[in-house]
Amino acid sequence: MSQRRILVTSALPYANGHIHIGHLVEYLQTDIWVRFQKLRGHRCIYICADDTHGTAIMIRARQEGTSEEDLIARMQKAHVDDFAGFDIQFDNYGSTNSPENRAICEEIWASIRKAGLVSEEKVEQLFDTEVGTFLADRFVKGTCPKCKAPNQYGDSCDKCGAHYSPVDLIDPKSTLSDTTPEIRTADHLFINIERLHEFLNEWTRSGGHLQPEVANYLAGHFLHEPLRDWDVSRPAPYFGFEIPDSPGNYWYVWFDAPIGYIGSTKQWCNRQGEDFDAWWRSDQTEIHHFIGKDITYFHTLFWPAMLKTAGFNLPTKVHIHGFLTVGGEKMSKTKGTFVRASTYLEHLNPAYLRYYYASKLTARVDDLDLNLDEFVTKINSDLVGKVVNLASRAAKFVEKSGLAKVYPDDGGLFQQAAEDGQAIAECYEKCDFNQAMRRIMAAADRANQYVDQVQPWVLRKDPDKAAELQDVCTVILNLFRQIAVYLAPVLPRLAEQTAELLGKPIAQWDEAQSPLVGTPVARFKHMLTRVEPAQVEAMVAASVESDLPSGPAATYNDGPGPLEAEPLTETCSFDDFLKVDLRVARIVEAVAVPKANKLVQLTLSLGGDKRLNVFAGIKEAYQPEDLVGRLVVCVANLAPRKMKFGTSEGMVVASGPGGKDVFLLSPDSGAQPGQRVH
RNA sequence: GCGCCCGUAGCUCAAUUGGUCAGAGCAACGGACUCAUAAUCCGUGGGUUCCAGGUUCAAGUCCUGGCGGGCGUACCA
Repeated sequence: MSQRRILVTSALPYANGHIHIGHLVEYLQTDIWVRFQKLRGHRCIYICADDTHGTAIMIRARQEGTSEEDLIARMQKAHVDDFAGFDIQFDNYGSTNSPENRAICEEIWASIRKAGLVSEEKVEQLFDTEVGTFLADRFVKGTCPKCKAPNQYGDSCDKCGAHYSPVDLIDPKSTLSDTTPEIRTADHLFINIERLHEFLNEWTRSGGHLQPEVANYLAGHFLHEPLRDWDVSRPAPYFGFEIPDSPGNYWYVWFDAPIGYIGSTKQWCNRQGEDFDAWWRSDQTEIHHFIGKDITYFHTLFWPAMLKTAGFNLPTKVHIHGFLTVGGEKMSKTKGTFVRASTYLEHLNPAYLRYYYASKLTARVDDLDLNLDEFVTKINSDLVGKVVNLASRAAKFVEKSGLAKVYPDDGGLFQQAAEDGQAIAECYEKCDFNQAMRRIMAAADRANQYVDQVQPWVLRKDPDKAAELQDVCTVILNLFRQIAVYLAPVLPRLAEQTAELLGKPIAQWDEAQSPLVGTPVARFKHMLTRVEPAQVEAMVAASVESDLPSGPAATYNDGPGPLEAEPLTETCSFDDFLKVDLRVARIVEAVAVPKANKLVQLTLSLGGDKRLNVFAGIKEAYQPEDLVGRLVVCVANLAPRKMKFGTSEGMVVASGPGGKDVFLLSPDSGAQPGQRVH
């Protein structure tokens, strides 16, 4: 078997959100495939990065009162930690906001320019003057020009289904500021991808680059008519890379995101002293992308077109998977099935999910269902009951004697499993992990049948049969080890535990071809605990995000007193409300003002270096030392007021009549200083 | 309403892509065993492949129409 050179990527997670169990379908699928290739002895690297650019990042950074750079650095750390927790092992995890990526973007852009594929056209877009930004379609709401339904998004109406431009909306409002945006015209740059139509026809249908259903989809939906020009620029302000030959314009996030695969590779090459061209400009290197079906056309039309034009390697294969459903339904925050990676890890072992997904993944684009009851039974019955149990059934009988010197007759079981390694490898190779797991479990079934036949627990009772006992346990542990080898891409920790038990590392797929003999056996330790349904329930409960109060309202008997004491005031407009800039703040210092009856002097932090000096009338209700460190909500844009003891630069929000009855408002955990309260 | 996807045993999925394939795992039920994390082994039941037409020597597999579900708005794989 000649050594292949393989570069593998997963889609770059967007820096706007945390990793959840839906993302993990892809990263686990990819990680398993990469580990398999490495185990087979191929030269394989796994490249990924955070996708960091775009309007959404810019807006969120503003909302949090932080810089884009801080925001994406924080999210990258969170992403990296989540992936590590699931044993997802990247060779490099970069960022699209890196100098390497900028350089490659410029290089590819120059090639596209040189090929004469870029044109400039005027585009009318809505502009929010309050926030000072152009508005993507989903940031505009208004009345449908066709059916007059109110509150519709900028691209289409969900009442009548009409499609339109956001500039056609009646009474459009920016969802960011609720102000009326104005129409502004800007020059955008377009790539004339139609010029590569013939190439794409050929590429999508040949060479097994795409799954057949994907090739058909593209042919039927895009390639049957002329391809529309692709708008790849956005006018300032935009968080991204400015286009060198078009000042004031930035590359659209979907231009530089896939280039991030190359940029991240470049980073790895620089660090490792590797030859970059050997990875991205060599017909000896395979490029494999793993993506979800939602971003199919970016990776199967635009991306190959860019690579082709710039002279980089084309993808050898784009592996496309479906979405995750939980219990047959889309993930839901209110039902607690929208589970973050970090939440999962607080309750369950990552090996469970790695195996469960492996047992469900096929080479097709079908959605994958996580059935939580099945999750429990599958882990317990396959992994604990069948696989790990094998070691548990035999190891302690040979703790003292070790494995037999010569591999005994096992009726051909080892040989059968060794031969099956070829078929299992083929299943891994074509991403039919489901089939691979079935075959491996069949081997585990055969091994368990063998244990029942030879009955080591009977042999143990007869001292004359010690050699026979050692023989059958040698067989059982070797059959177990074969399974651990085959499962190593899915369960790397099990492979390590097996290595520890039998004193021989599992570094090669071929370790399953010859039995281990004459080696000592370590004291057996449990390798995997059973899943309790209660653990799963706890994870789901911890994931529930209810925006509605739970339980029937009738069970609460709150009296009318407070409302009567202070009746509701007249209605205020949303604009009026927006004038008040409420922020999450952390009390970093609190000192009782000696000469005042009620006042405590607080130093509030809004994150970074931003501090506010605030006098609050809460002396009778709180001890200053109890206040330090806690989060509160403050009015951050209140006009400063000179008081006897100094200037107060804001106000801490609290309820209650005063005196000893003052109750500071606290944000829920997770809130960060500087975040605006909306 | 429109568009796309899907509909095989209680559950999750197979069926070499029109040719003995109606199958597996889990669950259920009966029995065996007790080494093992109440794990394991043997056996049994269970489907008019959503419905109705059509094409064909032959249809879960292709076509048409119905019925049912999902997605299309998001945190987006």
